[in-house]
Parts: sequence; C-alpha cells; structure tokens
Amino acid sequence: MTNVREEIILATCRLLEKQGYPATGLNEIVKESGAPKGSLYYYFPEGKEQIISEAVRYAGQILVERMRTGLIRVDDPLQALYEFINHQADQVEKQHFTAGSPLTIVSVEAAGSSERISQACRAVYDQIEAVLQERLACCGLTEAEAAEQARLTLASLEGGMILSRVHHSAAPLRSVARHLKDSMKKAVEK
Amino acid sequence: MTNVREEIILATCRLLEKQGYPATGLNEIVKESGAPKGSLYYYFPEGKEQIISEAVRYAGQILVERMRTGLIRVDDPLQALYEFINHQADQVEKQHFTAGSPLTIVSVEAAGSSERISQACRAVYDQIEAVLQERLACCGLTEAEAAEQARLTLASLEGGMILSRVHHSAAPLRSVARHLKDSMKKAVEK
DNA sequence: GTCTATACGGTGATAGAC
DNA sequence: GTCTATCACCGTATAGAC
Repeated sequence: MTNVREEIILATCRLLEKQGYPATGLNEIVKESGAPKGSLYYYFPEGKEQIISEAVRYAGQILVERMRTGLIRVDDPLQALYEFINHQADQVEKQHFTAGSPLTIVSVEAAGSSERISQACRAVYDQIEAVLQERLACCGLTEAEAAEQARLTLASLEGGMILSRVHHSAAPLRSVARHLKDSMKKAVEK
Repeated sequence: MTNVREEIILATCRLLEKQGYPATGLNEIVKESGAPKGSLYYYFPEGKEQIISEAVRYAGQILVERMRTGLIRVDDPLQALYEFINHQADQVEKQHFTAGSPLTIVSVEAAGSSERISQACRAVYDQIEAVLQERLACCGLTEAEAAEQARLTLASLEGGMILSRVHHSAAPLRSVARHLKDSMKKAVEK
C-alpha cells in the first residue's frame, strides 16, 4: 500500500468520525489528506463507497487490535474491560467528543443506503463481539453466556459513546464502565 | 399549527430515521410531505436547521409520551420496562429496521456541526432520562441510584437500537430488554 | 400562501493531456 | 501517477409574480 493511498484512508477516518458518511465529501478528503487531486479515482476506482468501506475496515482493524491487546494487559477480564472503556473515555475526552472510530455513525447512516458499507460495518462489529466473547469466556461463563454478555457489553459501549458525544462529557462512558464491571461480577459470582 | 406545516414535520421525521440529517434534502422533504413547494420557507424561514430541530423535538415529544404511558401500564416498573423495549423491538422489526425515532442518528451527526440541533437532541435525551428515573425510583432506589440506572438503561437502549439496525434483526434489542430486567432485579434485591 | 424561476456553490464522477 | 477541465446533477436559499 503506497503512502498516498494510506493517507487518504486515514484522512477519511478522521472526517468520518466527525461528520459521518453523507456529510463527508470527496473534495474534503483530498484536502484533508494532502493527497494529489488526481489520486482519488486512481487508488479507488469504484468511488466513494469503496473509500468509505475501506476506511471503516481500516479503523475497525485498529480498534479490534487495540481491544485485543488492551483486554489481556490485566489478568482479571472484568478489570481489563473496565480499564479499557475508561481509556476510551480518556481518548474521547481529549478529542473533544467527536471521536470513537467512524463505526457508530457510519453504520447507522449506511444501513439503509449502501449494502456494501453496511457489510463492512457488520464485519467489524462481529469481530468486536468475538474478541469480547473470547475474553469473557475466561470468567467461567458458558459459550452462550459469554456471547450474550459480549453483545450486551457492545450495546452499552455504543450507547455510552453516543451519550458522551451528545452531552460533551465522558461521564456516561465512565458510568457504563463501572456498571459493566459490577453487574458482570455479580453475574459470575452467582 | 396548520396541516401543511405538520405534514412537513412528519415527513421530515420519517426521512430522518432512514437517512439522517445531511442526507435528507429539502426537496426530498417537500416531495415526501406532499406539501406545496412554496411552503417550506414560509413556515420555516430559518431554513434547514429549523426544520430538523423542530422535527427532533416533535418526534422526541411523541417518544417521551409513549414511554411515560407505556411504563405505567404495568405495576412492576421492571416488567413495564421490559415490555416497553420489546414493544419497540416489534415496531423496529415491522419497519424493516430503519426506524426508532430520528433521535439517535441525528444526535450523532449534528454533534459537531449544528449546536442548535444538538441542543434539541440533548433536551429530548434529558426528558427520557427523567421519565426513566422517575419510574425506576419506585423500585426503592435512592434518587442518585435511579438516575444512574436511568442513564445506563438509556445507553443500553441506544446501543441495542444501533445493533438491531446494523444486523437487521430485533434480537439485540430483545437481549437488552431481557438483560436489563434481570440485572436490575438483582440490583434491587440485594 | 403558494408558484416559478433562479442564483450559486457543491457533489460525485469522467476524459484526456502530461 | 498526477493534473486540469469539465460533466450533469444536486444542494440550500432567495426573489418576485400571483
């Protein structure tokens, strides 16, 4: 992958987190990336859908990897998850609450308009659930229980991101972190 | 409020749930509403931001009212919440997973671009939290505990809506409903 | 209140020179 | 690989007749 191509993807990711899919124009991407104007359709001959799809995959890959490594840095899975979400809250706070990977916003926007982009989003979500499930299975849950908990964790996380963004405050995300730790601890102990 | 004005608001709500804020054009609103072309800027002289803001407020009002009445139809607050979320899941299912009030998508999209619309979204979220908090307080929680649970419930709900939309399945939302009932029951009993 | 016409800029996309 | 020019279309918004 050449440098220019990657710059375009990175710039697209940044713009998507802030503005979403329809609001992000190709001209804007060119400007933000600093790429030569003629390069867009050279590297992405299938146009906007291709660029957005690849950006979602790219950002998703990074997020999944960050989760995977983050969740094994601490022995206790629940404590690890707690710290990971709080770390996410720190990041979002630093970036003035416009951040959190393009995933949330793009998946909602593309659900009805682009099957291609939707599919890219779904793939990332599935990976995230898989990572969570694998890590939560270490708590002594059955596979089905771990899968269920993973999905619920993901839902809370997404909701927390939204509320933090809307309220311009990291508090909702931190509430989610605390609550998930406590409630799952009880679920495991029972 | 004249009929035409209301039709415009209603049409805007429908389009917003499907497509979001930047993807919904004024021409599209005119067409969808069946309103006379000349009426848009007559009823909404401040343009697009005004239309969207009012649509968010309108849809939010309906949602809040539906929650309020839904949550008191059953004696047990937790059971009432459970049934309400499942009812939402039914609705979303019927509308091919493009529905769920314009709130989620617009709040995320407008967070960085329109303070006016953002504020309208925040106001609705605050009302929803208030309704939840009031109802959950009946479980014997302190006011602070009820507020915290209300926020967490809202986060799970939002996340569940997103996942259901992305997966074209009501399952995530139903998981959220079940889990909230169970986990809060334990929290109350302890 | 509503209609038509239009201004003006932006959009995604393509063609062809270099 | 990149640039420039250009396409047809869309967007929001406004003006003025009726």
